[in-house]
Amino acid sequence: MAASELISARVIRRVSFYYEVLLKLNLSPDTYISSKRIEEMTGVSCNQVRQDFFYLGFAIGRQKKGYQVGVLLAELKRVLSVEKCAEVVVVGAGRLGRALTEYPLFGVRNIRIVALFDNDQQVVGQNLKVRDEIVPILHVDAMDAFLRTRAGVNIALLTVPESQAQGAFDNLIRLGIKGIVNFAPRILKIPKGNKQVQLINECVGASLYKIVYQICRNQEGEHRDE
Amino acid sequence: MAASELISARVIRRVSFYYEVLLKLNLSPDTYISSKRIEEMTGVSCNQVRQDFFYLGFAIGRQKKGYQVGVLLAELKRVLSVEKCAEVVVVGAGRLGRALTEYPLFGVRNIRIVALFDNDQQVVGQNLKVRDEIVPILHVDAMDAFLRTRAGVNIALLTVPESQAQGAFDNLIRLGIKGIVNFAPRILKIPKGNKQVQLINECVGASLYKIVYQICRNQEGEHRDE
DNA sequence: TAGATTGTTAATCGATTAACAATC
DNA sequence: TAGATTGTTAATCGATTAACAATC
Repeated sequence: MAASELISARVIRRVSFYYEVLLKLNLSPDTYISSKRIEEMTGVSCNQVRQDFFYLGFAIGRQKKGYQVGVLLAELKRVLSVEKCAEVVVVGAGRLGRALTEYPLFGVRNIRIVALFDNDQQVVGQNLKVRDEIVPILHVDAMDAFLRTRAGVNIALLTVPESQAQGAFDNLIRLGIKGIVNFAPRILKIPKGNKQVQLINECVGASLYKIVYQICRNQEGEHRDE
Repeated sequence: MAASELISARVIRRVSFYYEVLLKLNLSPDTYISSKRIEEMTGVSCNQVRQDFFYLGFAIGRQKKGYQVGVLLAELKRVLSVEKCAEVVVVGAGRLGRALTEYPLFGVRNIRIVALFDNDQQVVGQNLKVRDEIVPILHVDAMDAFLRTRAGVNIALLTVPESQAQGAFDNLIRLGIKGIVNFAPRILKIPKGNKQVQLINECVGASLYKIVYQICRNQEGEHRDE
């Protein structure tokens, strides 16, 4: 894999799986784990696992034994750039915003929520406690100043109500945020010509829609496996 | 498309996009909308849009005009099975569980959260108000009885802390739930041989991981478009 | 008419699966 | 050795994109 090549979202997601499952297993770094065993743990086929490792240029396996846990974790870590802490802000301190702030796997991945922003005076000034750190809820008007003192922060999670989504989004772009994950129930679009900003419209309900669809269909037609 | 054939998750997701965007536009049912215009609204290419409609057997377009909004909405609705209300329970009445309960697009899709369950006596007995409906928080021990009186409920959202995920999951399977979306930060697996239950392990952080990865990479290497 | 837009097919692209020689 | 498991290539599968005749 060329160094400058972007890994696809699919691969990233599987690598996350491997990494988190492996961490959770908490095996001694000098034990070995086979692709078959990784399949059992993650549900990703052993062929896919080996293909991924090959594609990522790992070449750290040993026939008959598998992959040394410590070495494998280091490689996965490198791919995910976990060593470097990624600092992120949350815009919208409602239930979803707070839930995300507390999401435990962000810690594992060295992602740190450094502040929440809201325009509701009722919540501004509160603090959230996340893994021994205090995360403040600030007023949106203070975001400009905040970001200027924290040049490393260039990613935002957007969790405002639908009615405020567009405005908050425009504001984030204006402030120079580079990456936005939009959890608001509205599809946002980057203004044409702007190549600086990355946007993902997250669909909280996508999985549920899929399940609902499958269950409904199965009830109508005859039952079939798989 | 054969009636018994399952539509892929990709298609379902795009169809959701079309449906929600179209609803939001709130056009008169007898106006027409072109695939090109749908591309502008959703970001899905007009080729993809037409391909989807073709695959789904719509055949409702008219050259030079496009698709009649009322007819198109009806077709999308049919595909998504939105006419029939899907009743769902939420297990875990924390921030994420409550945020999902209030998620506005579930209403659009005719998905109804009928109850939350928790084992914390502090929250049991509370009610959430969602779009004029009262949604109760009940004790997990009451779930068995609740589900027996509500045969139509066979889907659950799992939003408990990691430590309780496996237990709550096993319980849901025991109670005969057919579809589970797991938001807990642990990968769950359906016991081998069980073909009745559908499970999706939702990864709340997936999009953020992707953004973090892309932004980091872009900072390291030279800047490239796309 | 001329231009726009559909339905549909074919080409391309990318991702997954299968296979197997190498070898510990 | 024999069995297990890797790295790697080739085959398959599915999804997206491109193209274009049909036609309103």
